[in-house]
Amino acid sequence: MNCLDEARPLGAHAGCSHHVKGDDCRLCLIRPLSVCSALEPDEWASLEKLSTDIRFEERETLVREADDVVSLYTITAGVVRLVRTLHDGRRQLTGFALPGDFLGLSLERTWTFSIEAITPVTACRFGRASLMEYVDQKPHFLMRLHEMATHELSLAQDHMVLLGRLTAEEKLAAFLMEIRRRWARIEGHASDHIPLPMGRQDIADYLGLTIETVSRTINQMQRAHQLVIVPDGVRLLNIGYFEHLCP
Amino acid sequence: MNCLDEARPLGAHAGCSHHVKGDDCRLCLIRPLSVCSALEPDEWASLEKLSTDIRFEERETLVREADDVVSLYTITAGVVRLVRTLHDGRRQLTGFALPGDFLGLSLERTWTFSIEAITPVTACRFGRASLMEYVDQKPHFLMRLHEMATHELSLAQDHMVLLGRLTAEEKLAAFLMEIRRRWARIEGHASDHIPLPMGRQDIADYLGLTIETVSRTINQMQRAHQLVIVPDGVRLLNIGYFEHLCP
DNA sequence: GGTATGGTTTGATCTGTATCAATGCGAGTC
DNA sequence: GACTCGCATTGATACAGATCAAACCATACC
Repeated sequence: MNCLDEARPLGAHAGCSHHVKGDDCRLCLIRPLSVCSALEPDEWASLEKLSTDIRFEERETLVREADDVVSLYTITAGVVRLVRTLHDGRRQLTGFALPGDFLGLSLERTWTFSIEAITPVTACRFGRASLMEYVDQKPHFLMRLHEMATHELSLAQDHMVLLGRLTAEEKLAAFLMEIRRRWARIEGHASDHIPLPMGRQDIADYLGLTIETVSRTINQMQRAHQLVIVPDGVRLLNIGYFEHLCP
Repeated sequence: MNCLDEARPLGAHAGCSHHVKGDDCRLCLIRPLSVCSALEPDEWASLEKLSTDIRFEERETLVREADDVVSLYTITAGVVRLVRTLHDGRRQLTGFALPGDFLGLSLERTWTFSIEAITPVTACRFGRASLMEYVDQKPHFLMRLHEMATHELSLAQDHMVLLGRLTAEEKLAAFLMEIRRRWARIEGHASDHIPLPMGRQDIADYLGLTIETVSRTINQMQRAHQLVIVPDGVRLLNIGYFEHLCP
């Protein structure tokens, strides 16, 4: 294999196979999952001219909260976290972006969150100005962006319910089922093996918990034989248990 | 005054003056705050043909979660709550909509939350199909919808931080400052008098707290001379205190 | 092999908020 | 004026999850 092995999110998972080779959209395996799915084959070429491949190392910051939006990104391999930080250091992750996810939906002037690479990441980068021009010419592309934005909004509301009303155990179950569903979409099939490239602290900051509570809850689930902790994530033993906890 | 006095959100507040009189967009005082601000005067007439005024009583349900989207609404007077309910009855409010707010940004097939009138409400109602057609013809209108949706998304992220990382006292302070800011935009000037047409339970369900904690926290603030509880809301005595608590 | 290093787990204890249970209080209504 | 009815407030107590502290365990590096 001559693709960027290090940029794979995890183990045998997506990433390598989805890497956009040599900026050629025709070879892009995450295209059907991405914003580009709104376009016709003859339009890929025009969009391709606006984009370049870019790579970020683990822990690298793609953009900082309040930065001017210069570029927008589609993640093609790896995982990033979207972070809001309070003055006193408290953090809330508003999401994780996986291969196929588009960052910069808002078309606004400045970023409202930081984006940080959890694993090595490859992305397809668009200049803001040129993409804005493209949007002006292709109303159906704008419609696709709008659909994606309102879908995000609906997911954000789901997450508000999680943060405001679920218990620690329910939060963890909902989180694992969410990540499972998202990997399934990328891989084309669901698996009980859930890779978790993010650390416990990231999970805690996503779920509004502390790292200790996340660790304790996952280990409780293991002791109750609902899952097994494996080096790169978890393996679910009893999907019914997790489904039952997702209200 | 011959306008719908009962439909005013509260006391001397907006609502009456913003009522859309006889379906005439030219007389609509909330237009500059609403989705219509994206349009030119000669376009108001074309949009007006798609819309009718409609009125809802206090406690009436405008739409139910999972209902098909038949109509979209701009609130012209009164206040509604956006509600997600879990199977076991736990509730999370994802927001309040005030005069000028548009409901149905997503253009999706079904609603992802219920909408319930907290006060008597008047709204400008659009048929989904006809508005979709309108959107197809006016890309700049779609752009305005998209901007509004991504702004909502940013506010949703703010609320995630609140739900996940703030204390009860900080949540209440942030809530009061949010409502203050939104009334200020509607009224054209900020006031220390914050009308709160929603009950304590609604505030609790918006902030991820219980009604008792909301009550206790507000009364603590009163005992600390930071605000006074008045019949229809609160009056802030020390804005600095509240600003300081908003991280 | 030894030993830093960064993250994870585990234990003991504390506390902010929930829960349970009255009580209070204003607006309607008879 | 008395009596609901639907909130809101207040008090006593419980507990989920936070906090503080230590041990554990890979991995990387000398």
